[in-house]
Amino acid sequence: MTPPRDALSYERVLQAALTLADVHGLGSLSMRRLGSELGVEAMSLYRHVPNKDALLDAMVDAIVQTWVDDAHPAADDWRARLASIMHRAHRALLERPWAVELVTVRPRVGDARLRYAEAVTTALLDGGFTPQLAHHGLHIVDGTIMGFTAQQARRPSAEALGERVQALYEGELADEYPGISRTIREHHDHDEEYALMVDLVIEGLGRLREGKPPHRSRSGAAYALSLS
Amino acid sequence: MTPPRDALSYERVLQAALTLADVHGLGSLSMRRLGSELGVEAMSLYRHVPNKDALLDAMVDAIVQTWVDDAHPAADDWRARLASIMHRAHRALLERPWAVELVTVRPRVGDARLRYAEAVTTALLDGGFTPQLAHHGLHIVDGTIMGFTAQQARRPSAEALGERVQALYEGELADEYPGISRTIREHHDHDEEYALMVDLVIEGLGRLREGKPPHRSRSGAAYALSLS
DNA sequence: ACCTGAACACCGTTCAAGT
DNA sequence: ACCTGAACACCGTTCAAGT
Repeated sequence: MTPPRDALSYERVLQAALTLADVHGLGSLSMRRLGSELGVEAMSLYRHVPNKDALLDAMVDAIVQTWVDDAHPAADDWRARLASIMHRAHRALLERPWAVELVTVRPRVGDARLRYAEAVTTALLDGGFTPQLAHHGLHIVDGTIMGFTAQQARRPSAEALGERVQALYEGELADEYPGISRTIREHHDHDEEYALMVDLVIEGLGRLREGKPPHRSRSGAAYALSLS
Repeated sequence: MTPPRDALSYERVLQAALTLADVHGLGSLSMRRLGSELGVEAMSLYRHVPNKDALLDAMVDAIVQTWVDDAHPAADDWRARLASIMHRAHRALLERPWAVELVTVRPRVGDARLRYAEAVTTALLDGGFTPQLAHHGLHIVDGTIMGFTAQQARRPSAEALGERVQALYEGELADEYPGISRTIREHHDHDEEYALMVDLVIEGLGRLREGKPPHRSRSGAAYALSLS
């Protein structure tokens, strides 16, 4: 069980942290546990990592790395490039559901994350977006990836959702929540639904690019004024 | 400093937890600290709350409550209703940045969250969406709110972002990250940008409703196949 | 010079002992 | 019957004492 203790290194610490999170969840990633997983006392880790926070940041960057690496034909049009990145990110995050929390919440931006932002931004600029719109576009793409994936990753075993949701599935509470009751049993394909969202966003970006801003309903302006 | 210890109740514990998080951040919300804030030993809290997890869930629901309460004219068309909910949620979350983490990550669905989901779903059903599309629509709206707001709430003080981003702002690293360097200084209005995203999503939903699915570029299908 | 045990200041939660 | 101090099994991190 206890692996050889030779050649402890930054890389080995990071890898051990990733697999520990993969196997036992982010909750059981403690410096002490991580140390014992490597056959070492906890404090030895501080030789290779400044502290736990830095380790978590490194884990985030290791995951984001896969969103952008290799095989990005810059010749493709911006739609295909964005779709590729968005689907890669989605897949990578769903494979490591514990990572969603980290990526969503941690503010520190590592190299891989910069490269990801750069890939999205240049795809938009190459596609003829103004710098202004490319900037918005990056945030729109980023928010979409995180928000949608977080939602799908969050959706856990049925029992963790609580009895209320359970009851809804059984068809109870139809009086209190008629809308949800009608829709909750709809077919559920995560990949299909995400693809829908990706295409919706890309089409929206395309319209913005052509100078057709989305119809400003009484949404933004009206509510910004009436609530602030 | 120590408030009167009379009449400790579930409501008082919950309120104290919310203000503690507001004032000192989610990180300093511990049962012990919360107890001392109420002039009580930590274990006394367990009279009113089963455990810390349940308390966090209750905090989430207390926040989501404001997204949907009062003043939702069901007479309005679905676009206005969705825009209203999305902007309320955005505002509520930006006022309590620490809440984003909780709402994004916690899977347990409380009553307020059910009412929010119900409001979104019925707005879509009333607007003529099929149950199938209404279901997708709820997820699209939910993902948009969380993803976009998380991104804006995450963006912290400049120094927390690390020197790399700092350098980018200064115009350095233009060779390595030309795209970001060109766009990073763009004007930044969180409300305006969110309103753009909200309108983009609502317009996209409108097109879905009219049976015009977004143009399936080689995005979803192609990458789903080539990567799995 | 390098490493690490013990220690510090915390956690959430249990439970037996007290009133 | 109710309440709570001490205790348990953990944390991340420091640092002085050891080799």
